Amino acid sequence: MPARRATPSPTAKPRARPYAGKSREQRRAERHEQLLDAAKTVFGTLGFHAATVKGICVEAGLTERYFYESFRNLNALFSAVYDRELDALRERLVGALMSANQDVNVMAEAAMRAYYGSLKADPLAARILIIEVYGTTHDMDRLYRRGVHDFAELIRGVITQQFELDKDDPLDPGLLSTALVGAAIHLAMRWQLGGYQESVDVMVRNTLAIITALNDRLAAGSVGRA
Amino acid sequence: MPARRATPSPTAKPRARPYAGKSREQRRAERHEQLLDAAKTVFGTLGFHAATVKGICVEAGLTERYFYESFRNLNALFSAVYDRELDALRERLVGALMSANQDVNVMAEAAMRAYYGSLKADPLAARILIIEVYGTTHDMDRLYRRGVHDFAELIRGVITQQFELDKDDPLDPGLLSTALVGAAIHLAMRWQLGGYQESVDVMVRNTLAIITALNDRLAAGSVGRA
DNA sequence: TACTTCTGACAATGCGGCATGTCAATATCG
DNA sequence: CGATATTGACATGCCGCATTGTCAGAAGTA
Repeated sequence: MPARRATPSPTAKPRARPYAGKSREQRRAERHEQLLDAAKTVFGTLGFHAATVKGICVEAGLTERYFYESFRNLNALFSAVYDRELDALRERLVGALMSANQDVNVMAEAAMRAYYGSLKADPLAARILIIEVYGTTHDMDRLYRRGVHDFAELIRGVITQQFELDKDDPLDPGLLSTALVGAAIHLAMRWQLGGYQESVDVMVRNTLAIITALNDRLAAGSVGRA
Repeated sequence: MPARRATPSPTAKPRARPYAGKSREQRRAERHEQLLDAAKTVFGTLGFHAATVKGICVEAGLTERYFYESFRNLNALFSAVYDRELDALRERLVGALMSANQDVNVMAEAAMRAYYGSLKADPLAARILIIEVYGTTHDMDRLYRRGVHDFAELIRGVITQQFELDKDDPLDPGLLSTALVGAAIHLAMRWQLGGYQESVDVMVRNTLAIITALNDRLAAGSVGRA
């Protein structure tokens, strides 16, 4: 067996060097971000089904090898983009909740205004969060839990805290919150499919009509029973 | 140019003959049905993404050629199955509405009971109607309109008829009905993903809580304004 | 029985896209 | 300057599936 010139050991990794003034991790992280941004553009315009690895790489100005450096496949990339956009949306919602006072209906209005406002301000993210999620393969279970369930849990906390329901009460805060989230999501879906015709105000008020109606009924039931 | 033996004219179609005691159209229609049934099974169990033309043909006990005799591609087949199941569901809903009295809340309860009852009784159809629709490619627009919008219009009719809203009322019956449909759909989605843990009764009551709460508020607003 | 339609099993082809590999050009370090 | 890491452009292999085609045998007609 002849001595190898350039590879002293088969398991030896090449020593990382800076390039363009940036460390290896820095460059890697930047490419990662580039891919996320490009994916947001492609998923948000063409949609998930029409997206290809190559197309996203072209959009990112990178070659395919760097795709597989950061993600296993398109599904993984979509999940990453989805998570990022969802986190951004949640932060806005929570921020709005923080700046509202303790009244439930006022908090609801602030949250809904942040919700619809964010979606209209960032249609790419909106399409990803509301439309394209459903098109992905069987990770839907996971995405559904992360996307919907979390928000529903948030609402459920408010409901159980505000209105004390009997143990044998047929009303289940978990179901009610899921229903409200579903209502808001479907309204947003219709909104986006229609090209955001209605104003944010109209969307907020109609959504609030349902939320506050339920709140009032729960309050009445709680008081009546107490 | 030599005379052709078996083909007197290039455009002449072979004369249709009965086979197995059935006419051509009969056989064709039966194969069509077989494919629809097989597709329901496959879409309802494996899901749309995992479905293949071959797989459905095997399930139907037919070969691929008969697939293309009836449908252009998988999307077309899915649309057909979806339409069939949606029609069945709508018939049940309308039937329930017919047998209920004129009170809005009573009608709503009858409709919701038919809705959840049908879904639980036919999980294959339920998965197709509620889960898999979203996975299909860009026909979603069309399916969404047909599936959701129609039901929403039904509700909208009731709302506008029962409660006369001002022209400058911020509440839009179209949006409200969409929200209610969205709530019911998302509840069903959660229900099916969780394996139908909750009873039909629980699902109905919680959905009704929201519907009747909104009804009461609309009634109060209408009366207060009149 | 002679002939034709109809049917089922299976082959052949083609396409699109994922995933990996090659290689020359460039940047960085000693 | 020489050696090596890094990058970009492009090639290659491969797989799954849709779609069309072939062909022998069964079923019907005259």
